[in-house]
Amino acid sequence: MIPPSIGSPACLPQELVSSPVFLLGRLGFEIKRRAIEELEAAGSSMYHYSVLALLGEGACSAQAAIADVLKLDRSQLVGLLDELEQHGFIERRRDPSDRRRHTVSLTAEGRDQLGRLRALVRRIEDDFLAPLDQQSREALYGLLLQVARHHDARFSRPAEQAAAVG
Amino acid sequence: MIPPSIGSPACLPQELVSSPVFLLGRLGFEIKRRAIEELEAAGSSMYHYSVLALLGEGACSAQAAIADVLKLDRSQLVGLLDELEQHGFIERRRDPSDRRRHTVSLTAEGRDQLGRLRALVRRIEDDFLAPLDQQSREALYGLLLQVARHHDARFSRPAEQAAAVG
DNA sequence: TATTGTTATACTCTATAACTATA
DNA sequence: TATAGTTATAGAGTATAACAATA
Repeated sequence: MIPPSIGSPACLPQELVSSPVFLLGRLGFEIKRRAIEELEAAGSSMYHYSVLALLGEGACSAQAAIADVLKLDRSQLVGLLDELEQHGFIERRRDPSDRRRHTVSLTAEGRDQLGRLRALVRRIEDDFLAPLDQQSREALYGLLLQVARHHDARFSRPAEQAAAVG
Repeated sequence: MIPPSIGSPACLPQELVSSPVFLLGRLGFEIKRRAIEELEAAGSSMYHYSVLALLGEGACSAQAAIADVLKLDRSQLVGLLDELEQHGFIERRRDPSDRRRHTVSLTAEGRDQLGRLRALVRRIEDDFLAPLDQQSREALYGLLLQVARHHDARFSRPAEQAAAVG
């Protein structure tokens, strides 16, 4: 009783499937969704991971700087740092030279947590890129990085321009 | 007076930059943001474009089917179709064989609008992928499609498996 | 007056749940 | 009773604005 033109179509419109933009948007959304889901199940979040990763490289410490690099709102960062501090992963201390500022630093436990989250994210990544072999993954990464650098200078590595990928 | 360890760091943590997942998430978000922004400035939206593109290929007509393919909520689709109908881009008619259903179809004006939006999206795409030459774009597209197909069967083309990319 | 971190508020999406009319 | 479309409601997430302490 179902006419062929009605009913659930088999696939997405070819016009959208053939668009790199549409594909990129969908995949970006999906990988983000997965990461959020799995990190939340582990009692953490992508935001936590980003902040810990940043502090792990010792790049910056003032809250405003952290917010700028990660493109977060300062007021949003406050809540994140509260949570990380409650778990004992970071410390906030007043900067003696400018008492308005808070110096944020990673604790030993924070470093451990960073290691756990890093492993988890690597696994998520590995699952997501499952259909690609190592060579294809590197090719994909290289192409994405070219595009990212073109739009956002912060993706450029200042010194080690020719370092290995993974 | 600014100590070197404070202040705004030059770039993102290497750990995040070297992660395909992070990169994919960022780029997907950014391209989506641009598309939303530019289509909105043109009085339309990515949702409108998706619906028109789907109808343009004549694949389906019942609202529930449209919602399923585009992964939209049925209640969300109602508002979108309202807008498209107000602009005269689509028509809703009751299906005589099942008066609960609405048969949605593209008008001549809708087809014109689809053409305009298609051109706009192509331009956005072209700008976004500017740093890549044609060969790199095709390589990127191929890799993204492999991943997309692995996670969502609707990205598979039923017949023309070996068709051209762009 | 300007800036840092903070708190409070408003707004936009989206997801869920109820409602109607048909089957 | 179940389903298609619709409407109404609630929640999460995010952006904006006000605030207190310090420069």
